[in-house]
Amino acid sequence: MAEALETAPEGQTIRFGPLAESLGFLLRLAQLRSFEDFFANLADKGVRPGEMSVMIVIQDNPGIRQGVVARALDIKRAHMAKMARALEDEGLISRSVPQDDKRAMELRMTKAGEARLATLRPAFERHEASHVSGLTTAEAEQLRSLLRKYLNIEDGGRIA
Amino acid sequence: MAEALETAPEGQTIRFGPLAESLGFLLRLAQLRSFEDFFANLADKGVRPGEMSVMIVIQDNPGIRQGVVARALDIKRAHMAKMARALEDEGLISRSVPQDDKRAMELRMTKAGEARLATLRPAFERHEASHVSGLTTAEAEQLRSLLRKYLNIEDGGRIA
DNA sequence: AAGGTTTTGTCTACAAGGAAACAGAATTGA
DNA sequence: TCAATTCTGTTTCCTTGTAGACAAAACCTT
Repeated sequence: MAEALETAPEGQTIRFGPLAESLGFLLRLAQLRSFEDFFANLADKGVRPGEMSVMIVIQDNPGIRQGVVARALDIKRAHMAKMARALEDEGLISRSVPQDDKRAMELRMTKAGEARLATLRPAFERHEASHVSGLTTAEAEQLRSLLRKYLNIEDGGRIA
Repeated sequence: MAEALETAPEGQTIRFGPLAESLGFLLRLAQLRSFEDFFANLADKGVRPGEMSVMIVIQDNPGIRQGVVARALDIKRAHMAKMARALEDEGLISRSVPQDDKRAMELRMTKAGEARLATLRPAFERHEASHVSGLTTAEAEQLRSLLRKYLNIEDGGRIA
């Protein structure tokens, strides 16, 4: 099997030109690289990044409404509806209609969901540690901090 | 019309929990935010981020092969084939088979393509400037630099 | 009250991107 | 030389996410 990790064979270099200065472009590439690592570490667990993040948010905000999760994670409501139903069908979350607003859907983790999340946690931690291996610890934290500032997320982990 | 920019109404905060420390999560959110700004600034121009980046790479690497572009930009070959043909149909790029490898496809910008890119450039610059407005100039450059390091892209704009 | 507006979740298309298989060309190895 | 393997682009099918319209509920605003 040949070495397949080279973006270009031999010493060939590619000029990115203005792209190398484009934050959007760098973000897209970085996000793809990160997700690649995510799948490498926990694809066999049958979970995808979106589901993982939704479950985490529900766990940390019991009874949160479906649309609020969607807005927080930048998931379209239509897509959120499918995901929520799927997670419910898997028995990982429960959905209930609050009395004070019969349109809404309140989400909570089930026992099975909590257990599932606990199972995934180690692989998730491993992933988080592994894909920043090219950066020093300080650089990684600085990168996260700058992204939080860019996104207007307070360092405490809330949104303003 | 009501103010619709709030992620959560009133002072309600959302706990992101471990997500706020997850680089992959932050990258996804940042990428979405960035693309949103891209579309806000140049959607009416009828161009999408992927096409833009492909055209820029072709312009800066005339005669580059299709698959090399795909690998550099992390676009799947199947998708690249569609994009390349679409750009060719629009008359923005030309595709030619080199004599030394009849499988390959060499890509070059056409005059029309160059002109198109020149037209887009101002809006693109505006976008690049606008969506980092929450950061200082130094912070923005630091963020780009850290992302380049994460991606293993040399600051000169080439890939190692 | 009561009519109009907004919000919430959902449904039905649809578009974008990915996986897998393919054909032809190039390369390798006996 | 010639068969087996690898590479390149393409096609087809499928999954994922998006846009837009919808119904019901809540909220205004007279």
